[in-house]
Amino acid sequence: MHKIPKLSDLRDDANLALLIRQVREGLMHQLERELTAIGVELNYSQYLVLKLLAKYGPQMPGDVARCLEHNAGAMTRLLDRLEDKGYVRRQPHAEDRRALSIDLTEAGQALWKTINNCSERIQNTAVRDLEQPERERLFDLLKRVRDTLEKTP
Amino acid sequence: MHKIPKLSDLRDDANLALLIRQVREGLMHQLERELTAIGVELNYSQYLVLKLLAKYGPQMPGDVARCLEHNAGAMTRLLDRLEDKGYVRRQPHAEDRRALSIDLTEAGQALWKTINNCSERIQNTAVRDLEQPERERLFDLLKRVRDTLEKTP
DNA sequence: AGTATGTAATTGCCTTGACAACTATTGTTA
DNA sequence: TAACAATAGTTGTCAAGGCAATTACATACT
Repeated sequence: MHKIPKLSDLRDDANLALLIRQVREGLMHQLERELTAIGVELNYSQYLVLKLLAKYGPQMPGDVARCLEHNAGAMTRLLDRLEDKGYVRRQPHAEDRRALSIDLTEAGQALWKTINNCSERIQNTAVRDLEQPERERLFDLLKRVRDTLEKTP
Repeated sequence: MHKIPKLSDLRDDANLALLIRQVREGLMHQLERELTAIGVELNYSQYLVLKLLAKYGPQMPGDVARCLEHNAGAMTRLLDRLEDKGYVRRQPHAEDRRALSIDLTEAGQALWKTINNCSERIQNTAVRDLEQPERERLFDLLKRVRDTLEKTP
């Protein structure tokens, strides 16, 4: 008769994918908690879209999708929801009649003022226990891993 | 009249969440590509469950779920699929009649022999451009970020 | 023992997001 | 310029996975 080992408290810390997943979950959870705490109903992706529009001005959905590593179909529906909430507006694109130009409405800009530093705060929380040079190293290492994976196929 | 900046090739590399997402996507994509290449129909999570069972022996679904940072309901359905494919078996747990003991079938063990080094290979690919000490640093930094986020609430 | 509380797995419901098919427009090439 | 390919956005369909409610069993408390 053989004893089943207790797995519960075991952690496979040599597994990069798992580690990544845990960090991701942590970041998303934290941001969404913070947003709901101040009464804002946005998920991570929606937040990032607003951030992008606030930072870089009006954009085409496809570009936003690519930038956020998102599928185009997903972006359509994400924008539907942001539009429903009144934070975002679809407008015809000046130079390409297939395309759209998405921009923030007044409500969107107002909202942004109140949530503008959320993700920075979360990110700072996440790296709270790292020294500044360690933070830079983390980013550098992650970038290199990403780039390696990207050009692998 | 103001020019809309070209976003397409722009990369917000200061965004931890985005970077994490890109790495995650890369890892998952790579693994699933490799699996389908050898004719195995498994997604990342299913793969990890098999790995866990192969490595640590029979386990309770709940423990597997916790270990893989998964929801219990999701685990139920994930196991349904693995059971459909015949890789895994649910058996009554010896000491707790609420619980189950999941173990690999013969087919599951045979499969594992053929895919056993997949995730290691992917992971090695991912960190291919890092020196050994850099790899260790990456893991260390990620673990610390995860732990920080975990005890933040 | 008897009740309350906790835990294991399952299920229904829902959201997110991927993929592929489709339409409309643009760009390219013969 | 006519045909063809590429691109922008939308839509249907689907799988993954989270959450809450439920059922069955286990543990703790008194």
